[in-house]
Amino acid sequence: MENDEGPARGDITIEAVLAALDHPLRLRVVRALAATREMTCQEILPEVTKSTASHHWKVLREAGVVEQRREGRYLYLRLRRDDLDSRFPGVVDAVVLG
Amino acid sequence: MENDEGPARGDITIEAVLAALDHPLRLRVVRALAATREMTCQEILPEVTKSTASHHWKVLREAGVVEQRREGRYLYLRLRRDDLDSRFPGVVDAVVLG
DNA sequence: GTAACAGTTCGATTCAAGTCGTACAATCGG
DNA sequence: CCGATTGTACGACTTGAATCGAACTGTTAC
Repeated sequence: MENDEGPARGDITIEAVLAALDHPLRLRVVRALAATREMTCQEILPEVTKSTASHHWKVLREAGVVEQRREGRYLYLRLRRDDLDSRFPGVVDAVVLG
Repeated sequence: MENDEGPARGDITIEAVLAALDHPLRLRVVRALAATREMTCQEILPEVTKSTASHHWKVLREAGVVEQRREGRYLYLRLRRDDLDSRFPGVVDAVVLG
């Protein structure tokens, strides 16, 4: 199936990344993922409903900020740090170090 | 009077910067200011009304992205590149080159 | 002084984004 | 197979940001 893994490295735009990061919950997701290698969805945003969380995964995925790996019924999220650092050096660090 | 020049370097937050940059017009302002030293307000956004433009200056100013210098009745805007580069290295470059 | 100009502020409107609930698809466990 | 669980898709509601017009302040020019 569609490894719907978002844009290729070269197609990541700064506009989409900025829009994706301009939200407190998504910012928390990125910071959490920067600290851990991988995380399942519900580990990160326990306070919102599934549909809301899913919406935020989608925004982050389509912006090229995260990628996902499916294992059974669980979904593991990972920060696309190499791609982001290669395309927009310093941006992830700025967000993580805050 | 009120040199209402926005936050001091150390008080600039990445959240406010991201929010300020997450808008097509403000992004254009930053890119234009990065290319030129200074610009008057209307040089940058001729297509919107004064009140709309003023709103965007305010967002950029309060986020610490730009500073302004008054000369008579004209307002000159300048990108706070040193402050931003010092606090969040790479972010301005990502936006400008992006 | 007065008229013109630059920018801010306020209120009202419009519109996109976030949120949730429900229904659905897919997977695992019995 | 059947029920429980994980995540998605869709529609509806709500909230906040963007936009504009009008009124106001301050400055320049005559």
